[in-house]
Amino acid sequence: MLANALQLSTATVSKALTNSHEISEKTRQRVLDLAKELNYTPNPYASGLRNKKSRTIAVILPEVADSYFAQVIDGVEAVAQEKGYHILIRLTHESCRKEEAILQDLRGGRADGILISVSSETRDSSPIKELQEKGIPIVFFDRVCEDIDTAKVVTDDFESARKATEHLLSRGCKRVALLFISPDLSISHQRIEGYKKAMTDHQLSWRESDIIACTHDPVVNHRILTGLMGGPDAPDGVIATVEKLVTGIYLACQELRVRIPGQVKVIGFSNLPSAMLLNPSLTTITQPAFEMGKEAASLLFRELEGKAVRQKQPLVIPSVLVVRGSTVL
Amino acid sequence: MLANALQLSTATVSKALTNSHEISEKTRQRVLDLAKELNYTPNPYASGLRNKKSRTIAVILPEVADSYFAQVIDGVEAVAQEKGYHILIRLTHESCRKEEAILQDLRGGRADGILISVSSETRDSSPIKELQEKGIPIVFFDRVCEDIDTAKVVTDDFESARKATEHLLSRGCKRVALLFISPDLSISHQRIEGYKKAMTDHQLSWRESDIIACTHDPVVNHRILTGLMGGPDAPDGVIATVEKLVTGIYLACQELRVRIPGQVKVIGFSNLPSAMLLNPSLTTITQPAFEMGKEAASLLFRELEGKAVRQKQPLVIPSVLVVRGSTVL
DNA sequence: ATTATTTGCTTAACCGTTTTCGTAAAAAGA
DNA sequence: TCTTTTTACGAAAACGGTTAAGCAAATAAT
Repeated sequence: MLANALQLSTATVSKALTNSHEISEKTRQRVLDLAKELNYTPNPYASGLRNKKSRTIAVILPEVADSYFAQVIDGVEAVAQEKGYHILIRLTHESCRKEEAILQDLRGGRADGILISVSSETRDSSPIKELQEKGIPIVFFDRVCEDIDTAKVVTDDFESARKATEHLLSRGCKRVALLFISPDLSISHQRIEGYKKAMTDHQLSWRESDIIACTHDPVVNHRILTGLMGGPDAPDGVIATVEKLVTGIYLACQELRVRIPGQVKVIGFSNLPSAMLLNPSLTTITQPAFEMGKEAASLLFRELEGKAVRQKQPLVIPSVLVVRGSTVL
Repeated sequence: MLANALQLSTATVSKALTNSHEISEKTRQRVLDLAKELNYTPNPYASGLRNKKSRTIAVILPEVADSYFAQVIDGVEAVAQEKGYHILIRLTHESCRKEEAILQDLRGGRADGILISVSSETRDSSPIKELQEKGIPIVFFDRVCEDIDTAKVVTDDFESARKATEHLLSRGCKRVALLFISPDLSISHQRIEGYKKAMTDHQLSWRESDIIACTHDPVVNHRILTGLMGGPDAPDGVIATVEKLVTGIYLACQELRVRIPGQVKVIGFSNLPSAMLLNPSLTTITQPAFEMGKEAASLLFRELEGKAVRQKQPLVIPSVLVVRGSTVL
């Protein structure tokens, strides 16, 4: 490296590059000049090894080809970049086996901290807990494990679902179906409860059969949804609590020639920028994805910097209901 | 670590974990058992430091909240995961200054190889060249630097644009406008040339003013596009060569009450899953984003594994024209 | 029985930094 | 002038692994 080119010790070079006061201005310049000339960059792993820091955070997500998660990454990156950290993207593809493998890998110290939105299969939170006990800060976002005591960033799932249902009912819907995917996720529970609340508030009884579990497979979903909308007592209102179900319900209606919003009104939990361009434009519950990413990252850095003022409650950032054509005539 | 817990040397432990033949079956089991029990994972940076490998590749992209790039990441991840590599996501936000900073950072050996789609501002390829000269394999995808001799994965931009134009003309369009963003990118040139080819093939002369440079700012684009569609001689066909311009043209038409496809037919280069749900559904040139990511990563690993059979020509994976409602009555 | 080989482990060097400590030379104080 | 302090640097250890080389004991060959 630079050291012997300049007839200096590596110690001196290292100190010169970090602007240590121990080094004379003259040699410091010499080092800096040559460093610039040779385009020298210190090996981050060597330095990381020495001071036990990787300056890297891992972001564990179910998938990336989803506009919610993509926007979250954007938010995380904004903060990480400012802090001089790097982000490692790890995808679980909704598999808890992969998730565990990823967490296991992370035990080695590859990342200083972890942001995670758990897979829909995840029931056992112990692998996460173990990492936490190892001293690695973890922040959950969106899909959290309720039994782990750490920082969390979520949106107001209960209230969003309640508002969505409320909106449909106020628009004249008599029977509202709720589509969801992952029965084990707390966000699903929250949303289901919000739905129930709105229904009972309107003196309407909800049927268990109107709370419909869908899958990650579009083909299966298509069967479920055409069954739902083609049946004799199809709902006149549908809430898709996950983005990927929006496509499904729209296609099913299109196919069955069920008019939106005439015969059925639809609300989607969605961050699609194209929601306003859909046919008809989609009324959405839009999650503050970018902000959630930023806040989650900020909380993580607060812990990494030692100033962890852990509040007991998760940080809740509200979603907004954007009314569009799919719920108004 | 495990070594002194087992009264063994670290060397023995290391070899046991890597299944070296030098270690007896008995002690190997002892090590493996304790490793499992303690959930031991070797520090990747320490080992990386020793064998000068990070088992990490960097993916440099302009942005991530774009369905094309999100799908590319998916493809890259599929390959990287199989090879036991990790992926570092770095966003340039279309700024060449940021891009240079990222490349500079990567000189330190943080990643063994690089996948890059250059920012729209990038004109000077020397920072990339320097990394390459340092021995770090680089693979371009989509937005390439033509003057750098390395593996590249692109789609058939010329042909796609030609086909798109051809399609509009065959549908009766007399005046087709081409919207693009980054004048300096080779993909823009290719697409513009393909457009010109189709026009001259139909004995139509294209006007320079129909090849319209847009920006990254939606507000500015909105002004440009309402100007275009609201003017006295608005085109009867529009090709949006980048996804983010699709929203712009749809909104402009919606606002000006210009009917699609009645008054103007629209084709978008887009990977939006919701293209079929737009109002009207969008005829697209869809890029094989996932495959491009996979192929680019595969090429990179081929180089990393030393079996670099560099073909002179970029790998071209064709896009497909999907005809939908925005170009047919 | 003696030598050669194999087996199974340890010692030590190494990767590229950072950091502590030591120490000359220079500057300051007595 | 002699001691003390400061300045500016180098030597060496450390980070946590990997790997080449060395070495004793067990096994095989002669």
